[in-house]
Amino acid sequence: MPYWLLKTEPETFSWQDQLARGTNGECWDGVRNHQAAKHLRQMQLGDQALFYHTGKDKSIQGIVTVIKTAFPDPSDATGRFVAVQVQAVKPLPRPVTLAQIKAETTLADCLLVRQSRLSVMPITTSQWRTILRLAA
DNA sequence: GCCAACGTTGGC
DNA sequence: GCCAACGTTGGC
Repeated sequence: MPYWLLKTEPETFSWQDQLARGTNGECWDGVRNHQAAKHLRQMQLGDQALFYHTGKDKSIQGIVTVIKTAFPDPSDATGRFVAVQVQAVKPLPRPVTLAQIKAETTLADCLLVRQSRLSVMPITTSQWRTILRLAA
């Protein structure tokens, strides 16, 4: 089962907002980058993703799961980009900061570090485990 | 507030 | 098809 990481500006849509959506989940739209869109298309039902706050927080807050696979992004008039639907699974016991991730040598290859502008990215199983360990 | 990285646009 | 100019993202 593949793992992912989704970025969001907490001022726009935060982990608290995602939690408040409950089992309705949230439509993850507005992605306008082809590489990120490619990842959205690869997501399967039940895949899990880390929920990352950019900006002041710069930390992973929780875990979400894909409840609807890629469909045309309702906010995209051109019809070229896609969205998915995600639902909160649980908060991390402790948020994992970008500084922690950068300090972890085994996470040096993580796309969060390597390609800071990418907003939707895959996470390897070992990276996933490492991050959850940091959150414990 | 600055800047590096990167995507997009438009002239040639 | 190349590349300079410009806009955006996101960390510092």
